[in-house]
Amino acid sequence: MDAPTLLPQPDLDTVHVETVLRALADPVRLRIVRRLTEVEESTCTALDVGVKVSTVSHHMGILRESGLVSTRIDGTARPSRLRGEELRRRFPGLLDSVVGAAPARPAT
Amino acid sequence: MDAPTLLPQPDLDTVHVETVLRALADPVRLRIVRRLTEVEESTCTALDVGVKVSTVSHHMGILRESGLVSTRIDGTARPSRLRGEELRRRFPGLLDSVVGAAPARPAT
DNA sequence: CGAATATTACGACGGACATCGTAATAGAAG
DNA sequence: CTTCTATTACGATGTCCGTCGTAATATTCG
Repeated sequence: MDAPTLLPQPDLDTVHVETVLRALADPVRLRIVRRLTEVEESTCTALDVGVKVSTVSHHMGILRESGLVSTRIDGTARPSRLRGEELRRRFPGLLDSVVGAAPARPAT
Repeated sequence: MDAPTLLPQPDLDTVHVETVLRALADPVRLRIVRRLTEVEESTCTALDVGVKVSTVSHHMGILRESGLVSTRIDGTARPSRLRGEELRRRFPGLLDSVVGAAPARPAT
């Protein structure tokens, strides 16, 4: 009964595009994803995304269930990282186009 | 004062990625977008996406405001088409990766 | 063991939104 | 002009979801 070292996460082949899009559509979650392209791994408390830690945990759960991040169990900490390789194989071009999208020019 | 031949639509440079993702995240809207990659142009009534016409119109309005489709005024009809070229310039790789995404394998 | 810390579960609250039916508007057709 | 058709505006409704505070759980440390 070796304890799992990873939190349960879906097989990317079973994940719908809509699910991934929905996960990426939230500003906070997109900021988390972008952050994870820079730091490679981070815990909820370490991320500074402007919302309470319980909210960050909530979003991280959604990102995990949507197949975007993988969360490792390390004592009381749960460092997460992007599932970059797998995502690029399942949805070629999606992640990079979203993360690398040019910022919007101020409207009106 | 020549009447505008196009319904008002945003400059794509002012559109945020989150907005586009949110627009694409809805199943009905994604079906509309996919349909518009096949027929090039269509009205709300012509589209058969499984919801009432008033709902289709609602979704089409969101797609327009999000910068995804362009709607032309043709009598009482309002045929819409994908802003493919502009979208590919604004968000390289996004549209094609979403539209061309492989379907999800039945989970569990 | 007891204290401190990281994370999540839970409950609540407010706002956003998908859906529909109906009415209003506008052009086309007779 | 009258009728028909296409589209949208509007109002209503139920659901989903982002946010937070607090409590519970688990692990590390002294």
